[in-house]
Amino acid sequence: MSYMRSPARQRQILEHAKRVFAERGFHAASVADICEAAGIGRGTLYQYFANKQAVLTAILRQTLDRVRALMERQSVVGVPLARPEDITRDQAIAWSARQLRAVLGAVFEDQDTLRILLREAVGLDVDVERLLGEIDDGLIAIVERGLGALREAGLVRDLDTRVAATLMVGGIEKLALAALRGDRPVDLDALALEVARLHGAGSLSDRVRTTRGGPA
Amino acid sequence: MSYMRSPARQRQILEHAKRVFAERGFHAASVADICEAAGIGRGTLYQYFANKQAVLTAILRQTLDRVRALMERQSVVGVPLARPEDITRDQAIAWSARQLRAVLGAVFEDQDTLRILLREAVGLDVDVERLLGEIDDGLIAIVERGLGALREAGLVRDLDTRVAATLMVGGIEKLALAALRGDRPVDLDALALEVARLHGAGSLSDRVRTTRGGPA
Amino acid sequence: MSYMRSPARQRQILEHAKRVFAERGFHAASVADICEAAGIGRGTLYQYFANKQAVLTAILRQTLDRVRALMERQSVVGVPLARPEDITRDQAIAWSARQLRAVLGAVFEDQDTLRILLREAVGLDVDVERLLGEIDDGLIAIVERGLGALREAGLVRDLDTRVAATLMVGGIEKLALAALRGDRPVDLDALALEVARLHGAGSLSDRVRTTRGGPA
Amino acid sequence: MSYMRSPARQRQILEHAKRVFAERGFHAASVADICEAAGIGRGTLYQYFANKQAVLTAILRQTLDRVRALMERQSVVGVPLARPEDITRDQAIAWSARQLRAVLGAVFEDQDTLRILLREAVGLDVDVERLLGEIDDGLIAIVERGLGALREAGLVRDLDTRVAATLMVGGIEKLALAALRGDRPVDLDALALEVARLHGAGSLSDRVRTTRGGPA
DNA sequence: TATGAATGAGATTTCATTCAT
DNA sequence: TATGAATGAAATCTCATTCAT
Repeated sequence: MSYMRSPARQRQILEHAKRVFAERGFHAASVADICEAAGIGRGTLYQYFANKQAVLTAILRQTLDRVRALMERQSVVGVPLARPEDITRDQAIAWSARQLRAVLGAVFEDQDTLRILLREAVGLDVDVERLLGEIDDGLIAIVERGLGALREAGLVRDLDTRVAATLMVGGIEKLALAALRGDRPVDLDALALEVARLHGAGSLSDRVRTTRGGPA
Repeated sequence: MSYMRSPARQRQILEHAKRVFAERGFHAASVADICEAAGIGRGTLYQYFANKQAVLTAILRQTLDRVRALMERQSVVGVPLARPEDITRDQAIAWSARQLRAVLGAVFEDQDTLRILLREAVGLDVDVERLLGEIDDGLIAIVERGLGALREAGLVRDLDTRVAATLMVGGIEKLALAALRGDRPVDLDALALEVARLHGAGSLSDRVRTTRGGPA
Repeated sequence: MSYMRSPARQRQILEHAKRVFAERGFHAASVADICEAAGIGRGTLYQYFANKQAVLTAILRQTLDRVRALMERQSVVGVPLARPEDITRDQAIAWSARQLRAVLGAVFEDQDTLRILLREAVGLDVDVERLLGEIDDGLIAIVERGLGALREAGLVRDLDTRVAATLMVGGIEKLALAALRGDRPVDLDALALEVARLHGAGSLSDRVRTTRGGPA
Repeated sequence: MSYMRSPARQRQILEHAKRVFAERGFHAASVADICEAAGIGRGTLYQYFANKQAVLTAILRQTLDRVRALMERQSVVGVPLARPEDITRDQAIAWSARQLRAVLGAVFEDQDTLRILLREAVGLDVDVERLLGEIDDGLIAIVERGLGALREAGLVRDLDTRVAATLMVGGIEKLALAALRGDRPVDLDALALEVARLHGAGSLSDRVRTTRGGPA
């Protein structure tokens, strides 16, 4: 037996539970697994969490908190101030990538969280789904706000920022998922840059005429 | 109760199971639920499927088959033959959207399949994951091939088609998921067009200089 | 494994559960104990009863049904029709004892039921308490009605029949309980006669004057 | 938290435990409930009692002690000394009621004790049962002794005093229980009088002939 | 072939009790 | 002495799967 202050023990349990959930998935992971991993008795977990799902919920809430915190901070983050004409595509894309990178870092703090968010917590129940939805909403809102700022600065054309942001976040997650499937660690920097470039510049060749009748 | 030739009954069970899985999720749905929905005894299901998971697997395999079939057909689908200079952005985007739409139709045949693929089957176990992975791979491969063809035709610039395709598919799914969360039916046509436009044209304003030193 | 028609199996489980509850008490008896006694798997019990308490409830309801049935039958049972002056105390007491005996037989069908009603089911929870209360009420109502009939016939003096009946039932149960404590089987015939005699004739000596000033 | 001399604290715990047991019942009441009510830590209870049941046992023992004490005192309590012929029924009944009242007061000191004795402690385990049995025996013995004295004085006819006493105590308890079920507070004075009257005078009408052939 | 009664492994959860502080 | 964090035995209950009919 080892005595521990309440908050520390709670954190300890969460840390181990995160790993176990990521490895085995929510259903396959038993409370016994978590407790064994944490080196505590089975009853101890129930002093800190009402039930198994509450543990998962707490993990997700941590992530949601990080997202919310980022939303606060982001509001003060500046946007390139130069006139559009003085900024190159690459510069705009780099700025966008840096922003995306910050978002990704906040959410997918570690590979375990990544796995849980994208795989193990999906389709569980309404409470969990609501949390996942809120996290997604937060993520998308941050990206959307970034796009909005760029649009205001004239760097981004007139488009539905909500849809565009959703598209970016979804794309990122799919790339991350593909990486997880291959059991490769996920390189968030590369991911962010890739996405920023594709979404920024588009995929069409410059040779394609923007409008009927004239060259691009 | 009612006698039915084997393959027909199997299909019947799958149809009902699909609905039940979509409504309740894999874990929450019990074998009893499925059998009741299909109007058969509990033991009967086991005449056609080894176990509960095999039912899900069969559903996913159906989808995978549709994807594979699409890959076959797609190989003969033509690409705009005109020179890039003779094609407008909008035309290219429309063509891309049509292609995406075909892909979406094949996979997300109905809302139930959509729900199962995106939510209820995620994170279950290695077998299921492998299937989901193969479906994703198929989808991405189709989109990628489309991009490749466009690139060959000079309509799309030089880019990592695999990554771009993954990004598109992921984005689409996220949009679909968002719609599912809101319990709205998903409009695949609108989705396809939106994605094609954003990915084709990019989000940057035309005023942003393509390269340092010269106007766009 | 042995297959059995639903109602038969239900009865079988109840029979064994009754014995186990009587022997060990509700809390000390585990579902496993009951199932082992009945020679069935643990899950089987839950096909017939929602939970452990429902088993007890069913046992009590059986008893309540017997009491209710007795109430129906009793309504047609006759009362000695002779004028009070033509009936001896002993005759009235004997009639009363026969009536009590019928009541006791209905409720305390067997020693197990007796034990459960008086000891193992007391103080469990509101549902169970309500049932016990209803059984008690039924018992008392029957005895009360008997007293009422005797009073109408002029054989019993004017008194609060409800209180008197409660007193009789309580007294009987205490005697039965005392017998149970001594692990003696309970002789319901002797009990009934004893109670009828004491309650009928009272305990005071005939030498005590009925009213101040005159001889008894 | 607060330091207290051992016996005082023990009494304090018992007082709160009594209330908690009466309210929730022995099983439903947790050690945590008791400790919270008593305003002490969970471990502290175990400094004074070996385990949860020992707390209940102590409560019952207190009651048993009161019963035993009453038995001592009662031995010197006098019986009406006048000749039977000089005493009216009502006087004898009043004396009997006073005696019963004293007994009831001793045992059912308060509503909590009443509840515990009649409901929450029944059917728990052999130790507790033995105590309940001893309390009952004590109660019955006191009443029995009273009856014996009255019989010696010629006020009560020749009867099995043990059975008669058991009957009275049982009847009283059932009346009390009925009152508890209705959540009415129990009026011990009324109870005692009712029982003394019914048991003293009997329920048969005076018009019923005591013996065949002659008037009562 | 179809059925659904029977099964039991295994999961979650409670709570009286212990013991480090 | 007082505390309350830690414990783990043991209980209930679920449900996918089997198999007698």
